[in-house]
Amino acid sequence: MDNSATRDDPLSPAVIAYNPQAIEQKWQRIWQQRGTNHTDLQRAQRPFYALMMFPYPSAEGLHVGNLFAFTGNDIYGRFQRLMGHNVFEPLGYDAFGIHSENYALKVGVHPMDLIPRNIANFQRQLESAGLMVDWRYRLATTDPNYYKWTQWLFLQLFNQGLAYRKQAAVNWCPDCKTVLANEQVVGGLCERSQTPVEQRLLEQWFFRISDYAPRLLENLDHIDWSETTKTAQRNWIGRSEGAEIEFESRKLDGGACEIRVFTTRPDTIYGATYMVLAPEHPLVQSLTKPKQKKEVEQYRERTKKQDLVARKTSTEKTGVFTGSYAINPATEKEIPIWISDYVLMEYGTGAIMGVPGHDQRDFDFARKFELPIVRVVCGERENANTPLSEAFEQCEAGTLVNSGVFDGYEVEAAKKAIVELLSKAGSAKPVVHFRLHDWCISRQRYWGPPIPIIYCDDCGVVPVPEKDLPVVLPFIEDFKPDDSGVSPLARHEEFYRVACPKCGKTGRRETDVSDNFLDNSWYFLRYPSVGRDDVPFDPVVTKKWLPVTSYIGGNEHAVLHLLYSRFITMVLHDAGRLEFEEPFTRFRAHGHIIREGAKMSKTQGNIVNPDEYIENWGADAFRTYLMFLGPYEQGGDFRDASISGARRFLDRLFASVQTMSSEGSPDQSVMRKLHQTIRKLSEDIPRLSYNTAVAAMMEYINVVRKGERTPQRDEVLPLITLVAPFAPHLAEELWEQTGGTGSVFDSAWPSFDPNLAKEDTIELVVQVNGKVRGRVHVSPDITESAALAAALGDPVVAKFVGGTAKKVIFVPGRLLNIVA
RNA sequence: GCGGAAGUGGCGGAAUUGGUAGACGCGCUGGACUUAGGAUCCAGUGGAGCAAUCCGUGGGGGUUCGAGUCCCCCCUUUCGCACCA
Repeated sequence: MDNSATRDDPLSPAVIAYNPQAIEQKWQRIWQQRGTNHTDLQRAQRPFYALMMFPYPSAEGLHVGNLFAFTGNDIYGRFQRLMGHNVFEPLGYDAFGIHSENYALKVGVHPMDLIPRNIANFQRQLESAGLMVDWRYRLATTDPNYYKWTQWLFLQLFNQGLAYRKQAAVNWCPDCKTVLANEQVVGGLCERSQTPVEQRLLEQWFFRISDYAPRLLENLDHIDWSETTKTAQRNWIGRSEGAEIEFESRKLDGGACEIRVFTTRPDTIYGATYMVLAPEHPLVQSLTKPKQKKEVEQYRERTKKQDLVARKTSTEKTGVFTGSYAINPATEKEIPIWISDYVLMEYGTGAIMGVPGHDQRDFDFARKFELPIVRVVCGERENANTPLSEAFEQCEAGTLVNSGVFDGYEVEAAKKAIVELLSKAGSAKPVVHFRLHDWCISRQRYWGPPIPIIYCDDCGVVPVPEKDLPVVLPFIEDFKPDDSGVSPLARHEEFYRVACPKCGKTGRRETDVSDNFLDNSWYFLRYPSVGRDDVPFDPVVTKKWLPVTSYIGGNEHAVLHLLYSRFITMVLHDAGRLEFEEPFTRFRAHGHIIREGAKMSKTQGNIVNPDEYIENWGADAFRTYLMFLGPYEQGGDFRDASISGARRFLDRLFASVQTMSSEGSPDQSVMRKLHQTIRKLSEDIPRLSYNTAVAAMMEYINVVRKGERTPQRDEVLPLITLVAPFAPHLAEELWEQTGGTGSVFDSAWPSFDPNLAKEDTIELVVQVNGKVRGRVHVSPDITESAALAAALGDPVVAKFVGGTAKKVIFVPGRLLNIVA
């Protein structure tokens, strides 16, 4: 892709060819020598923290999707720098986790060898992309200097009572004899061996994120985030307002007991014809009659073994009767108590009232087991006896029927009235439930930070003292999980045998490692303090630089990473360690790149390796193309054939600078277009509308060169700064060639003059009955009557109007519509 | 099933509050320069029609002087979550 056209043709307008490879190498070297990308964190006057989600350093190397994401952030950061901010744009590596570990297992290389190799490769690729990253603050989550503080973070939660242990199910592959992550379970089968996956109960560490659910939800109203991301978080947190209602029952031993159910539809209680408990509900044993015992036991065994995924994908209802009954507090009738796996122990109270008339799942269950179905709500078209062929779930304009004293109540009023009545009897109370579960951070794996806990026979659970951190992850050859069901570290006595910090007797270290999401839940706090070994984050520098001014990343992290980061920030805020409780002031989700209509995947062989494109077209052209191929927040379609357009644009810009004249004076209409372009970019870049920003620059360069005219210096120079965020190397080169001093990024974004941008004549569209019939060139300030006169002067317009106009709609500066 | 996003030329995509549909780019057609062109430059390029003109933003209704944009119904694609009571 050399510009051989201009090679040795003296008549060619461009005498010197644009050689991106040479220019890019030159400026990357200069940037490094001069520290152009360094941010003085201490002295900065107008701090602007432009954060991008850091990559997982895969063995395949940098993905074009990574580069798309980073370039978008880089443009934003560089623009903010030109706007006078001190921009800090750090980048690092999220290098722990199952992803790396699985890959290491697959290729038979130890992660401790593999990861540094991958990081080196990423580093090379990222540097070639021309990002404005201050590499002095690079971090890797696998660095003991980093995960020391990840462990410290765990201890903070532990000390605040926000970390606790409980039994929880994990996916277990009986063939591979190992714990599987959810991503490794596909359709209920082990991804590798295709064996049905089972559940196993293990003691695991949890964080009480559910305590923070109300706050995590409420704060969403006050942060400037992509709406799509906020919606995803709201759904994930899943607030439901409803009531807990007690149903009386009798245990086998004759003792009374209350079963609490959660419902969002207390208005339908008269239609509750049965009750269902989760199979693992603690009351099941004491409620099961001897006759049903065998069947119940078998059912419980079966659902226990069944893996989580298969259980969730099947909609066919199963269940067994316990033999016991409960009293519906509204109807005072006995209703049978069943158990079924469609009721989840983790949500609500683990028990429901079955209202088959108004819940489709209950309806399916009642149909299958021939339980009575009663209508208690009807809409405008139904009455109390309208038969139900499916559950009637509609609430709006719903009226209660078959509901005793509540007949005729509207649904919403009935909800309130029924809960009120029952609560007087002490058998109901309004409650809010969240679907957000506590965060399980234990991993029975090797490639993560060991959880800093020691178990002592005498002292119990003892946190590792802060001075003993980090608990270093040892190098072990046999890092593969095995049939013991515990972490590989549990096979290494030299690791887990340790003196109890309290009493000194022999204790045993926790051998699980922590979740990868814990590593990346706080990395943005660390960047400005990289290099500080005495604190996780320095209070002074943190106060200055955080919360993050702008965060850009993929929406696949909308619920996990972004929610956990918010949670951790709140915890640290509550502990008095941070002044703010929301980590990211502004967040924007970028889109994803597909290739020629298809998702990029290794199996399809359509993965784009940025290296060859950067080599062929130059990083600047590649960056510009990536930003041009579609709206940044939506992603787009990567097509090889289209890169040439971006490159041609840069070629023309380069050529314009080589051939521009400083003798003549700039053309007024070109200068008008220039100011319109400045305005367009100043508006487009902050809202990440990069594709239209590039289009505007292309349009401008076409105007500058229209009909082979010689560009004037004043027409071209501002474009160098405008293009700088997109094509930083080329901009620096042209800046230098045209006599600029220092870096173009230490200059100022061109200012836009509204007077210069204003057109002196506009094309006014003339419509007759809403259809375009003509155009007149008039002053932008023309009055309605003058515009009408001008319009009627057009014979075509006059012809369509015929007689006189009935009505005229005039939109100043835009159009005139004559209704005839 | 629930939730999100999206359907516009041959293709990627523009159209910020309802106001010229198709900016910009790719591709394509013709031309210039050239030993050559897969370089560069110029002109053209939604469809139909000689033309006047008509038709055109997934489909069907509606509101409006005017709808890609707003409202109702439907279809398709795609990404999350999936028995959350």
